[in-house]
Amino acid sequence: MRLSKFFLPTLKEDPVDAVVASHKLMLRAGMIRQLTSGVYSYLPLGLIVFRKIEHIIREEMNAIGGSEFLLPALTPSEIWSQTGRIEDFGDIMFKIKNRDLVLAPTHEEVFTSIAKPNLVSYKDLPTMWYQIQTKFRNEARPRSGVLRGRQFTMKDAYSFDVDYDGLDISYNLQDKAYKSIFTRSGLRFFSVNAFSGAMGGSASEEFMVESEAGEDIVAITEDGSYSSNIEVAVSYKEGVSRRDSNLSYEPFHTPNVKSIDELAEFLGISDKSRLAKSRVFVNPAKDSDKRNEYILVLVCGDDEVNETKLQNIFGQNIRSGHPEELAEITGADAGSIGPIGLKNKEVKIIADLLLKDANELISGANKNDYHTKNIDLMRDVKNIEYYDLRVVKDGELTTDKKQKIKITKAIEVGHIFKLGSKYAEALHAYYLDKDGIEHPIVMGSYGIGVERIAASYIEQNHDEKGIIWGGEIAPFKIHLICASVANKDMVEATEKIYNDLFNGEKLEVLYDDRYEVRPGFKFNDADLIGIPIQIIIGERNYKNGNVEIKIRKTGERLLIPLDNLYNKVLELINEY
RNA sequence: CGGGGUGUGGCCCAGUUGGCUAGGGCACCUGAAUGGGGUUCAGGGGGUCGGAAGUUCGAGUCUUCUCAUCCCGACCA
Repeated sequence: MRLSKFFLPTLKEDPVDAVVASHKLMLRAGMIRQLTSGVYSYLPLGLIVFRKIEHIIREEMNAIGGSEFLLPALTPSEIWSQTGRIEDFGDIMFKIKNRDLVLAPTHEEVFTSIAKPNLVSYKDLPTMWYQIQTKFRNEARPRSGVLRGRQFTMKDAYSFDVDYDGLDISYNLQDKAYKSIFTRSGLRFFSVNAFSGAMGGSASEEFMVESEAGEDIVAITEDGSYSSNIEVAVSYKEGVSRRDSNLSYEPFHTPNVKSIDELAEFLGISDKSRLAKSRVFVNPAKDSDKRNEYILVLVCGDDEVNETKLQNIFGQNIRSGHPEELAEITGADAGSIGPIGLKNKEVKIIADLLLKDANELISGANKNDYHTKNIDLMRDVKNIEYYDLRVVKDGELTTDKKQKIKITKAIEVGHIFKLGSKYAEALHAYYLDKDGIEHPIVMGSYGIGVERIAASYIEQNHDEKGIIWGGEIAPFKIHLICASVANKDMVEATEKIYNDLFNGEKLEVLYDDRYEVRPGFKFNDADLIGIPIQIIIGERNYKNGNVEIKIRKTGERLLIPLDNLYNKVLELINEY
């Protein structure tokens, strides 16, 4: 490709609106332009990269027996009502004003509606369907360029099986394909256990790329033996011991003590594990004639309540109580709440496993500016239940005590999960088994963010000069530069190399044939857009029969005799 | 949705207590020189200062409203 004919608007300065490296570089390298918040135009260079990623995905999906579809983004509201997801999604869904249609944020409903009249016998199953298609989500806050947009490209796949054993097989095929896709895309990635409660599925795995630009928090170990989304992560930690005493609990005055830290300071102690932190949650009543369920959650003073774990226990609608509710339920404001002396006697009390049967605890007295000491959960709190409720912290050990856990940020590039029969039942997609008995189809759903792969790659592969492409997703393999345009012989020599040696497009050559652009400008553009191999033709070396090759990744410069150029380039292309 | 920031040629920005024809750098056009790490000189084009209303003799600057956009948080099947 001749640069003189290729639209590549590079920017010298960082656009002020971009914060993360991949966003800045995609803008500066002329890959994308923002149209409006969360919506991007894909320019030629960006499109080449996205297409290459799609090509890899397509190959890997086809390799596991996937059939490619292309479904519409415009969908009737009705099918979303049937599964109840028009309410579940709420504002996330873009709704068409002058027609009863919505822009699809995902495609379980549409795929299931195709499955319903067509997958009617056990003989039609299993099958795997996928598409690579534009998704629309009205994100409340788009951010970080294409990492979280309102319009983006997603590969979404769906498996249809007769039962859960079949689903396991389909799921494992996708898992394997995902690993190939991310490896071929050049990502350093890992997969984590993820939250799947709301979908009613039995398993869920997210594919993550460690990055400061990420929005997810994960717990991982150095050796990769454990990795989990913080939402569901568990660790080993010694529980709070039971002391051999039987002191009665009693309230005491703690003026202006609102937080655990203040309480520790007030008491002059550093170990906060016996200062039981209390938080009140509300599980809203499903029917208006029933009452809300109130839950008091106790964790150690130096721990935080993991709200996702709470959701797994009580359902997705659980929320923390409002200040007015707290006063009404407990009799005190946040900071003075505890398990003893609650105003509302029907509050369900649960505690983290670390507090199981612990005594000599201090917690709020449900009276402002008072706390209660010597609380014995076994003796004083009837019907208490224990669950794993805490957020795992950096530096803790895995449950087998063998590895240290690191808490880090990551970008989610893919998510696979076992759906089960939720959609099949809602849309009545049933098949008949050998005995003529009807069963709902068992489904799995598998997503990959195409642009997120590109952005994640750039997050992991860039330097102060620009992007460092490599492997299969590099937009071009070779960047050919004539550094001495004033010398006609050099221009001719470069043309000859482009046309004859590399046969034009065959080897994916980007040829900077711009006549009026000075060499320094070309070199900087080359480093910015980051094609792996730069070939520089200039008087200095050419008169000795040599051309220069610069490896973008290492910065290494090689002088290669012209007659050996082709072979050397082939060799380097395989390496970088 | 809550909090904070920013809107001035294509891009990055300056613009004093309200005051004359709104500036600079980059980019762009013309000419000349230059030609291996974002050249130099000369000339030139391009701006309803996000929008609306208001205060004032006078508004880029002050007030109110509004729109857009970015960041933090909440949210994210």
